[in-house]
Amino acid sequence: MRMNEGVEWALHCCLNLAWAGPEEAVTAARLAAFYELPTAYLNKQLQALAREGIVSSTPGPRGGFRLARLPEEITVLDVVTAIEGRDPAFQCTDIRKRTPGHGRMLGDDFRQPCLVHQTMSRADLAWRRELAGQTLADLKASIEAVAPQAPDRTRGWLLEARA
Amino acid sequence: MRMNEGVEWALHCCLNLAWAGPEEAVTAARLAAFYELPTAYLNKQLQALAREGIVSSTPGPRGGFRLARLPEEITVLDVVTAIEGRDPAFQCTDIRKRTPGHGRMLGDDFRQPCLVHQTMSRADLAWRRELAGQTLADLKASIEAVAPQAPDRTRGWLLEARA
DNA sequence: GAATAGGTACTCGGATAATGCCTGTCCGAGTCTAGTGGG
DNA sequence: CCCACTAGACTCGGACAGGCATTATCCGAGTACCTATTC
Repeated sequence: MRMNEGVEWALHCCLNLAWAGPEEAVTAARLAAFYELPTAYLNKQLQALAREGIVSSTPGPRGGFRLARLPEEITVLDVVTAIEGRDPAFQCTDIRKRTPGHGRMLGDDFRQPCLVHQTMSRADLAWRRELAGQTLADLKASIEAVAPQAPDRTRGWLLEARA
Repeated sequence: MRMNEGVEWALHCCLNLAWAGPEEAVTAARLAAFYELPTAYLNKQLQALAREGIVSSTPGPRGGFRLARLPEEITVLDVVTAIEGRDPAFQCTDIRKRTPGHGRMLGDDFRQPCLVHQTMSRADLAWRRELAGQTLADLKASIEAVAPQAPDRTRGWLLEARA
């Protein structure tokens, strides 16, 4: 079980977009150059964020991406699910129903949900709750506490190519 | 991010082994037949459980697998990590260190751990804590509460081929 | 009749292919800008 | 001098290959059991 690498990229890029501010759009190429990432592939991840309404994209010259909402309104879970999709990691195939020969021997009526499935779902829920409890603004503030120059310098570097 | 299918198999098989009892070993073929699973591949998963000391294997005639410990001493997390491995889902590649040109512009000293990484780790920890909080005995008891015949009938079916 | 040696069948165990998803790349549609020509 | 048109360049967007992990499979090593032979 390995999470997509794009999740890490997306989180860092969202932070950078937050620092860049909503006035100017930042191109995928510029964001990619910041971390030496493959441009086209990062663009793909940004498109996923756009589909989920986390960032907004504008085409053409002086186009690019910017945050579609305030950092306070974007949770880390939002970003993760935008990249990873909504499906939970554990997918119950209900193998208890595939009992040949002995049929429903177990006396288990299948209206009840699978208890293994329930256990895994609880864990998944705890994971999501933790991620949903932290917004981009929280993360941003934590970083600014240890690196006060980060906002200005990042914004400066991202927009320095602009007129 | 999709979890290995083998996790579901392993959990159900561990439950079945718990019902079979530690006296008689159950072969991989018999366990696979119970749910119509591919025998050889299930065997692979059982080997992973054996390596982690969750089940013990005995070769030869009348051989097979049995639980190596009491169900109270086996957590759901043990089974999951045996199949999935110990690595957390999110692997931080520390892309903040790959900032060409602008160097360590951010003023972030890299002795501090990456805060994105920390957030994801907290979520992973919450997930693990939830899974570690439930033992095979708990799960077994929950199922027996809704399906009282399950223990006897499962044990009977698994061992009926024996002398 | 009992014990032992050999053979046989059965089981796990690790090494070996096939499949599907993630990673990475490319080119086309749309849009804004800037330059140019005419009124 | 001002406006409109046109050409160009830039950006996102989705469609198209490559690599690696997961899925699936096979055959060999080892073990217990059963049988036959001998004392």
